[in-house]
Amino acid sequence: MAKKRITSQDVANLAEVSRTTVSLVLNEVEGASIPVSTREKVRHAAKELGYVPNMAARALASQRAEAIGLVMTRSPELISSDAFLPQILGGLLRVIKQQDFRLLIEIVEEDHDQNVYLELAKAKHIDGMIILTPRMTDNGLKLLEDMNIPAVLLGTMPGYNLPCVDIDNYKSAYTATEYLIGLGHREIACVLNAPPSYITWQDRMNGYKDALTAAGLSYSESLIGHGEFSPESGYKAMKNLLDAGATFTAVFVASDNVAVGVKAALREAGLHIPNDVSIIGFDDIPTAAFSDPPLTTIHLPAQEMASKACLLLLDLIKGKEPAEKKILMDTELVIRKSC
Amino acid sequence: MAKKRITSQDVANLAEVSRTTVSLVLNEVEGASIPVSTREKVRHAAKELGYVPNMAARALASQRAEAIGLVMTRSPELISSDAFLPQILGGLLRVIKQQDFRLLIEIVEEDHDQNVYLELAKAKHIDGMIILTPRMTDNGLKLLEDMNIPAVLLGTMPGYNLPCVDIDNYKSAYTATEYLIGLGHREIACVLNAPPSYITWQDRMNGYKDALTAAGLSYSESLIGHGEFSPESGYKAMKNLLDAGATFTAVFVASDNVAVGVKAALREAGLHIPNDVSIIGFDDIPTAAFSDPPLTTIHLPAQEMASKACLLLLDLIKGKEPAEKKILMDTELVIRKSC
DNA sequence: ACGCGTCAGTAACACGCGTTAGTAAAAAGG
DNA sequence: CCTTTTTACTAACGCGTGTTACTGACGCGT
Repeated sequence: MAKKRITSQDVANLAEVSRTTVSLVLNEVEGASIPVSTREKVRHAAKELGYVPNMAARALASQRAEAIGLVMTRSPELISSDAFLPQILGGLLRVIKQQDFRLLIEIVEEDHDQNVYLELAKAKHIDGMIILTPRMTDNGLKLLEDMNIPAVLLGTMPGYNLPCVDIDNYKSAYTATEYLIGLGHREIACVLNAPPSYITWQDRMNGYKDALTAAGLSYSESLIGHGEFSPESGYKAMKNLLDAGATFTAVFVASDNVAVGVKAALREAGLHIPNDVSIIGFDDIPTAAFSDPPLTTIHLPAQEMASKACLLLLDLIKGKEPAEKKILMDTELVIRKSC
Repeated sequence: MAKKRITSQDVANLAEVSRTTVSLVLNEVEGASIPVSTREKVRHAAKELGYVPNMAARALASQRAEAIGLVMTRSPELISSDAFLPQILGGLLRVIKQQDFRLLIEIVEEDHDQNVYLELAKAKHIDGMIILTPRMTDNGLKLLEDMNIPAVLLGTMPGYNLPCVDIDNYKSAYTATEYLIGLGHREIACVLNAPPSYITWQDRMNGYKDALTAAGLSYSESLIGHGEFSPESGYKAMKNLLDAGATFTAVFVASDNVAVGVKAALREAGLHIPNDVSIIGFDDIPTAAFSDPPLTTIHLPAQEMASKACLLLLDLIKGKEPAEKKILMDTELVIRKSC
């Protein structure tokens, strides 16, 4: 069987028109006066031949790829155990599919070159990008801002003017800690969600700290555990705290996924939740409500955030200035049974 | 600021060579005799200008996109709550990054046109694709096989000759059920992982059924619950079973993610795990080991499967016939505390 | 001196599409 | 009847790269 690639020229030949006409019809170009009869002829020919435009050629000619990139600032290993990610993906895909775009996954690890972000844009594989949970060290983002390249942060980067969709991490962490204090807890530990280079780290940390201070409680390094996205890291962090003899009656974990491991470590130490130790999470991942006990946590509208970021990016790509370039979404304290 | 796109012509000019030479040097083409001095000149010029090749143009000229697609046979909504997915993603990304490829996420929902798969290939956005958990209804895959388009199934499609990476779903489900029987259980319920159109559905179902029969136990429709990927669906399925008055002392859940919901429903009904009801899962998602009680389950090497599928696909794309076109990986019964 | 092979490099085409400028015919306007 | 506008369509260029076929120049052996 002759493996023939069908081009728009083939469609043009079959429909007995020029290639230009084919392009005009199939792309439904405004302001092109082409009678219905011709349109039908072209469409019919295209269908008959099973014509599918070559996206590479189209991208080259039109200077847009009809694709966006999701830039993840993590190693593949850490991605594997991130239960938060699917929500972001789902939110993006919903919009992307509807707008007939494509989604590319890009990875930028900690030790990256300053120019990776810019190179991503120059390669023209994508028209714009969404950057998930940026780090302090991602100063290559400055270039994106300077060059006016369509990019939206899912998170914040202090001192940058890039469009972004985020929540108030500080306030949410504050609220969570305050809630524990309100329940009468005086010794409250904290397990962080990510390494310190991630922006969310310090915001959530400070929220925790300031809530303590505001209530007249003292902050102590010895009550801080350091998680890194995965349940496993939470397990280790809590185990370290317990082994070091830390005493507390409640713990704020800045990520539900990490909290899964924290809970396991507590149980393993014979501590009952919430009788011995109360625990509050962050993110409200899909399994949080079904865990034992159901996890009290800060609900974060992950899917909507992703969708909004995507819509914002698409506006940027299409050149229309969006209504708001910085979207701050509300979080909600969801009280379940873990406190 | 003049927004100038840097092309290989600019590099050629600066290095005082032809564009062809630039291409030969930068792509490190074998068999091109170019002295080191010239190579240096070109590389230096490229770096100085910050040249990044335009992938669209490259794809058009070379006929390959250096990208593969991950085709997901689910709606964005279901993707949002799939805790299994990140492992696949991580496994793929590891290989893809290392080989300097790109990953595209594609969605093909249930009611798709017969030609979507073929069109995905024709659009030339990707060089090949990995199809995650195919359905019986995906007969468009036949076209891929006929057209000899690089594609690898992550799962199996009976009657197809497409390359694939899978586990023995039947045997694994059989083993899981057998294990429960071995513990003395005589009334064993089952909650499925996906709608019946998915291939894994029947394999796991049959494994469960046959293990019962082999032990002289009777199979009953009234002990079957129907989950659909999410914890929520598991919760509902189990609730339905309980509401219908089903009696059992153990349950085989064909997906850990679904099992999360199943466990919640059991707890809510006042049933203790494992004292009142034993539960065994499938997949061994990252949180399984940390749940309460730690979930006994069938471990499935998700990351490795994804990596292997990816390597297999890359071989196919590069034209080398791979050693084995059908890879069957081993699963393992991981005994924890839920039985 | 002559033929021959290797070396270093280039001109020119192809990839498949979007798009602008332009044209011939038909319709409208006077 | 002549001019202007509109309609329907096309020729031709450009997007930025990969790749093939080709050309001098140079060294080598005879």
